[in-house]
Amino acid sequence: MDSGVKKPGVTSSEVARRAGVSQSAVSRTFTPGASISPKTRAKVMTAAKELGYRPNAIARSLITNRSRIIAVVMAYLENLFYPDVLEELGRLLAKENYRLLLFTGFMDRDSDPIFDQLMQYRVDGIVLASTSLSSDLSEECAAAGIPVVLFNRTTERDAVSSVTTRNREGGRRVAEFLVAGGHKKFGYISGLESSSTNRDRFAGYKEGLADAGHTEIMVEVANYDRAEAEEAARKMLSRPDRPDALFVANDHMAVAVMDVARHELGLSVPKDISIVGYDDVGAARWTSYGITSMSQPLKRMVEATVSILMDQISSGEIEAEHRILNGELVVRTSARLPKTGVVDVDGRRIFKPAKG
Amino acid sequence: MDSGVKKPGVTSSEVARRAGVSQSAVSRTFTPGASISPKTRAKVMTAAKELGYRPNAIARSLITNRSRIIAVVMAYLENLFYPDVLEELGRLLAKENYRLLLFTGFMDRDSDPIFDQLMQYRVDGIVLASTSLSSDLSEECAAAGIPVVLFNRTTERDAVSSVTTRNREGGRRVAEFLVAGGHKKFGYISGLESSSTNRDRFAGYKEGLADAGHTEIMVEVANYDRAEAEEAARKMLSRPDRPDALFVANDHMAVAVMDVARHELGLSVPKDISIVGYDDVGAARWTSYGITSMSQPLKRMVEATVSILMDQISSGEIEAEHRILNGELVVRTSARLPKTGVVDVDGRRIFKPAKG
DNA sequence: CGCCATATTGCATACGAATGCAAAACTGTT
DNA sequence: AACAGTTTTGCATTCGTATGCAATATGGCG
Repeated sequence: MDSGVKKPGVTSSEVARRAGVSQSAVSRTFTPGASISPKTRAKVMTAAKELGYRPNAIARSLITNRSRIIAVVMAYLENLFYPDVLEELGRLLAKENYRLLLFTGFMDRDSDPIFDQLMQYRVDGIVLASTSLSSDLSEECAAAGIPVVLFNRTTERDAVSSVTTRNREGGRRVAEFLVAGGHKKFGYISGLESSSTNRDRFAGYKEGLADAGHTEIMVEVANYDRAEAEEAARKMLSRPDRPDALFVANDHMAVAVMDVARHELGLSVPKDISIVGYDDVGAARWTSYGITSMSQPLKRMVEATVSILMDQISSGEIEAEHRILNGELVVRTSARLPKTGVVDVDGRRIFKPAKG
Repeated sequence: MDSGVKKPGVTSSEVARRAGVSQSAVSRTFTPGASISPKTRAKVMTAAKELGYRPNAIARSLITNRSRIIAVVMAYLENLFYPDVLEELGRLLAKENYRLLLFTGFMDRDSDPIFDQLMQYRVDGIVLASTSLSSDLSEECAAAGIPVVLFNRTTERDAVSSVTTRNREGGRRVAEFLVAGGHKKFGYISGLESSSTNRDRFAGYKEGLADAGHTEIMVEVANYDRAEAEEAARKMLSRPDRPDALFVANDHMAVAVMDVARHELGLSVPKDISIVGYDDVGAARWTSYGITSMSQPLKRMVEATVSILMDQISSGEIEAEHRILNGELVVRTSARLPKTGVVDVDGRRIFKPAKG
């Protein structure tokens, strides 16, 4: 069966010689849909197996001008939302027979090296899932004619595709929920202020509160970072006039905030303060936290991302497409319950305010 | 400066024509250490910038027979240890001018497709950081002449390199700690039984307990999975003769166990039960959990991994190398403290039993 | 200024697979 | 059996870059 040691450098020509056919025949054997008779194919397959041959993807890329590689740029894996995304992306891309080239780590304004790499490897597509990324990069890539999808973020000029959820509506929903819970003083712990996601969530929150007549919001900025979130929580929650309702821009920070509230400041959640997060991810779901959170439909987001990429790659058309999905406010224990509006939907508790 | 739109297909020949030199000159300009005069280099650089040229890594790979790509195989990103590893790996590899091709998701016995991909892309090296991976894959890769490093795991036949920590000693240390804390009944929540890491930790634990005269250990298997860990905890901790000291094979599970113990079973940690984990990672450090845990020196582990790979790649020698690093028992609040042996080392509390 | 040693340069070819094209091998029909 | 129509095959070329080798330019020194 398997011949044990495999020499690394088996080429199609060697297989061809062994099978007594031309190199073209070998190539066609491994090219789906190519014109090849079953008989030759069988001969080639046998020879290939004996030699342990696998087509060289590099050489193939050179001539087809397709690398079958998708680059994924992701800055901050500490927030479990992103590893989850990564795993799902990997799965779907593999299904489409694409590989995933990962770029991670800090890439401040000096994003050019990354751009260089992307270009050098002639990746077929790019997923930018890094909220803290200069928006230049995306435009540069798009300008270079490579399909790009912004994941969980957009830019003003919508020249490049994106997949997001209705962050503005999400923020508003959170506001409605907290207002319905009878809270009086509202706070917000902000993510990166330059990120569209954060801006939208905050805008919606503000609108929702304003609609209910609340115009004052206590704000601290924590840039999606755990340590900064702790600091922000300390600052905001140790004030005598601290809020009794706090919206934190994502669950990753919300968890940190909750730790500080409970264990450093001795506050009871949700008795002394209600906390609502965003993403519905990771620790937020654990019983220790049970964070009430706007969900983002991760799987569908990734699905949309891959589908946009595949469309653009196969069509060659790079027309910006924006998929905007819906989330739900998943109700757990970190926030006081409103009298009405909380319903059970297949085992989960959701906040659905009555319309009008 | 930058010319706006960049055509994707700028080749070295085009640059050469524009600069009035040969294609070789262009190539040499972008090959560090190649023989090229400053004058020509300058001309080439100018032309290259004007055209937005970047060397085609694919074509380069074809001829140099080096892809400058390292494949990383990682099954389970939910355990934050691995995203952390991934991020650090990405950073170090980038520093060495290597790219990271990520393979993720379940890959049971049918690991061949992955192997195929690895071979097809002619990756220069492989990191296997998946505890749940058939050990065949590693040997196959090694047999194919590609440097492989097993991360946080080994195989019996040590034909392939590995980076681990002293899991056996770690398990033993945990035992000593719990014994010193005066516990009487011991439990173990196991990871994947086929993983070397789990076997070693358990073996050390057993030895350490045996040395103190404790030979009975209650065991449940949870395969490093959060849900299974919860189930295991329910089972073990609801028994009337439940242990008062519990070693959980990693922090990812320990956190789950703690949630169940506290919130489902109403146990107080560490009053009713002491819990010790492994990895010193993620939620284990948060105040809500404060899990006492054997640390794994992630950065140094990744460093060692990259260094082994680089050595083997540059030397062409693939001699298996095993780097085994030390961890420490980081003391927090999830386990009863022993009377002696806990010391403060730059801000952290460590358990260091007196020798002899 | 002439000569030799050294530094640069260009030419030609190689890497491994895909593919247009024409030749060759089949197929079925009369 | 001869023919047209259809598959299948092999040839030759191509992708974009690196590199050995020979040719050329440069520099130093007497």
